[in-house]
Amino acid sequence: MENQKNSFNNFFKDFLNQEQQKAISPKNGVLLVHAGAGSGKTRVITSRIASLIINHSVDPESILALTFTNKAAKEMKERVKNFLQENTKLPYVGTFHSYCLRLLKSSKYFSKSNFSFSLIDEDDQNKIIKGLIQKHNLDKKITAKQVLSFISKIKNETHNPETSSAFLLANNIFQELYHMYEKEKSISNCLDFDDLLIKSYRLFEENPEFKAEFQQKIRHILVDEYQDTNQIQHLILKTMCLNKASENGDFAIDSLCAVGDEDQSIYSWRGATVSNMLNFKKDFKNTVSITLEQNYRSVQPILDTANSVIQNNKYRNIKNLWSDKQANDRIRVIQCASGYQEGQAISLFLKELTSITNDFNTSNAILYRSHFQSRAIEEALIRFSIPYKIIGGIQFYDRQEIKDIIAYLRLILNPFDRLAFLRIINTPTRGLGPKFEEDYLNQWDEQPFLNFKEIAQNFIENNQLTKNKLDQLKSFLEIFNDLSDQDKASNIITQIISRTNYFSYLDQNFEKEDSQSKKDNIKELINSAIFFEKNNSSFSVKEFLEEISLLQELINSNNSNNTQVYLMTFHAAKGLEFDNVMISGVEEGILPSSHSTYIHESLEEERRLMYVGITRARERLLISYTMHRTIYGQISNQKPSRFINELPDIYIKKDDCSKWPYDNFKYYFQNWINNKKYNYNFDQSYTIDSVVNKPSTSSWMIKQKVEHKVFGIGTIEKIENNALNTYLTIKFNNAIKKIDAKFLKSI
DNA sequence: CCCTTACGTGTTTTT
DNA sequence: CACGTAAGGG
Repeated sequence: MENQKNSFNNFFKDFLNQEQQKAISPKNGVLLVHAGAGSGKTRVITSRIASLIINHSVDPESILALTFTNKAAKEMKERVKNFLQENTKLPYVGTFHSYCLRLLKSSKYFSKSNFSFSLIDEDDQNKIIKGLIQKHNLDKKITAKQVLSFISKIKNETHNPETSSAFLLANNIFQELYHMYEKEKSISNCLDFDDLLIKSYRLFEENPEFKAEFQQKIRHILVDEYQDTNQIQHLILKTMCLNKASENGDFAIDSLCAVGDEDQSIYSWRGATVSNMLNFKKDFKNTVSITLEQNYRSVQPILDTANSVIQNNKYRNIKNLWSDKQANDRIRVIQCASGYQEGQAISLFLKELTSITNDFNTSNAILYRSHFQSRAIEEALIRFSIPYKIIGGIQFYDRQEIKDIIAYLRLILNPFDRLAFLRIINTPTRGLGPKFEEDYLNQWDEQPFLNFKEIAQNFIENNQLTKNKLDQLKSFLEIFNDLSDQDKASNIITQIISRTNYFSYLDQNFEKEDSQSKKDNIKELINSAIFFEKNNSSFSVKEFLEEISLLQELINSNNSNNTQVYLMTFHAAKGLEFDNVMISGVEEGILPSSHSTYIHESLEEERRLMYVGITRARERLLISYTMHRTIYGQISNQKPSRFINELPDIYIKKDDCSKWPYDNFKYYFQNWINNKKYNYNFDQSYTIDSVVNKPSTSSWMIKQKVEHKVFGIGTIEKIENNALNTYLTIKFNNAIKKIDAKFLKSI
C-alpha cells in the first residue's frame, strides 16, 4: 500500500503539470476542467480516481466515472486499472447510458413487471414508426426519418418531452405519432436509448429514498467529454449531486469533476449542448475552473495548423494550445485525381513509412467524414497488401444474423416484445408471412396484456389456421420450450441455432461466402458469451443481453497485432491519438458535409471535426482531397474544402499529385519522411520548396552554363529543390526564367 | 406466399 | 451504387 502510494506520488510530481495537479489533488469540491486537445484530459480523470483511492483512502465503489462513448469508457477503465494494485476494487466506469440501464434494471423503484424490458435501437424505432405511418395511411405526408428525429429532439430537450417547446410547436401528426410510438413501446415493454436517461432522471426526482441511497453510496463523480452531454445528462448530473436539482440546491456529495473542450464538441446533432459547460458554474456553486493548454501530444506545426483552422469559429472560448515539441515540415496537403488515387497515395505513404523508419510500431490512422469514403481507400490498401482495420462502419450488433439471434433472446426475457417477435416469426422462413403477421398483430392489439405465447395459443385453439400454418406456429413455439432466462446465453444460442436450423437457412438464402461469414459472426457471438461466462458463473442470458445491448462492437474481438493502419470517422477518432494521421476527402460537400454548408452553427461543427482530426496526430499529418469522386455511383466534380484555405498560409500551396506515377509518390514521401532529420532547424520555413536535402540526382551548380530547346543558352542563377523536382533560375540573353531542370541540358 | 424485376430514392456522424 | 418498396408471375 505504501509502495503504491509512493509510486503514485512520484508519478504525480514528475508527470503532471501544475494545472493538472489542481484538478487532481483536492478530495472535495466541484471542478470544471477546460482541457484542450491532447492536454492530458484522460490522464487527469484517471489520476484523480487513483489519487482519491490511494491518497484519500476513498472506497473505489463510491466513485462513479461517466463517459460518452464505450470506447472512452474502455480506455479509462484500463488506465485506472493500471494505476491500482491487482486486487483493488474498481470504481464504476461507463457511459451515461450504461449506468442508467444498470440503475433501472436493478432498481426496485422502477421495474414493475416480472419480465425485464428490452432495449430497442434505431432500427427498431424505425420499424415501429414505419408501422404506425402505414397503419394510419400517413405515407404521403411524413417520413419515418422525420418523425424519428423529432422524437429524439424532444427527448433530448427535457425530461418531460410533451412539455418541450419543440413538441408544443409541432404539427399534430408529429404529436400523435409520438404518443402512438410511446404506447407501442410500453405495450412491448421496451425502452429506447433516450428513455434510459429520462426514466433515470425521474427515478431520482420521484423517489427521495432512491436518491438518498444513491448519494449515500456514490460520493465522487467524474465526467469526461462534458461538451458532448445533452440536457438530460446535465440534469441527471445535477440530480445526482445536488440536494434539490430543480433549485440548484446544495452540493450533496463530496466531489464532482467534469472535463471537456468546447472545440471538440461534435455531437450536437444528438442533442449535445456546449451550454452545459457554460452553465456549469451557474448550476454548481463554488465551481473551481481549470484550463489546460499545454499539449503533450503533437508537434508544434500540427498545433499551429489546428489553431489556424479553429480560430475561424465564432462561438468558442479562446484557448491557446502549445507544445514544446518543435519540428519542421510535418504537414503535407495533396490534391488527388479520385478517391481511389487518394487511397493509392495514402498506401504509398504508408509503404514508405514502414520501409524507411523500419518501425512497425508507429500508429497510423486514416480519417474520413463518413463511412462510404472508406471503400476506395480500402481497395487501394488491399492492392498494396497493407493490413488495416476499420473501426465502426457496419457494427457487429447491427448485422442481421446477430439481430435475429438476439431477437430470440429478447423474446425469452421479454415475451411482450413485439418487435423481437415480428423480426423472427418468419425468420427462418416458415410460411408465416406478412398476412399472418397482420392478423397476429390485430389480435395482439386487442389483448396487449397477453404475451406472444398466449396469443399464439389463442390462434391454435380458435382453429382459424390452415394445417400448414398451424404446424408451423406450433413448431415455432416449441423452439422456446424449456429455455429460461436463467440459462447461459451460450447454451441458449446454440439451442436456437439447432432448433431453427438457422445455419441451413443461411446456406439456402445467401451466397456461400456471405453465409459462411454470417455463421462465423454467430460463432463470435457465442464466443463472447462464453468469455463472460468464464469470469462469472452466474452469468445468465439476462446479464448477457444487458451487457451487450448498448454496445456496437464485440467485446473480446481478437486484436490482430499486425494492423498497420486504422480507418475511422472523425467521430470515432475522438479521444484517440496516432503518430501519423491521414485526413482524407477534405472537399466541399464532404467536409463540410453538404448538409451543413448553409447553416452557420453546423458549419462550425464541421470545422470542429477538422480540428479533432488534426489534433489526433502526434508527428505527421497528410491532408488530401480529390478532384473527382464517385458519389452514389455518379462521378462528381469536387472542390477543395474551404477548410483547406484556413490552413496556415505555408500549407495552402498544395501538391497536385493527380497525374503522378507511382515513382513520384515514392520520392515525394521518401523525401518528406527523411526530412525528419532536419526538423530542428527552426529558422527554416515549412514550405517544401525550401527543403534542405537535395535529391541526389541533382548536380547543378551556380554559374554553370545550360541549354534550353527554346530559349537557347544561359547561366544558372539560383537552384531550388522541392521533394520531386529541381528548379533552376536561368539568365538567358534577354530574359531570366525559372525552369524545371529536366528541360535543361548542361553544356 | 415467395421470388423476380423494375423503379425510385436518398446517403453524416453514435448511445 | 445499393438499398427498400411496389408490382407481377409462379
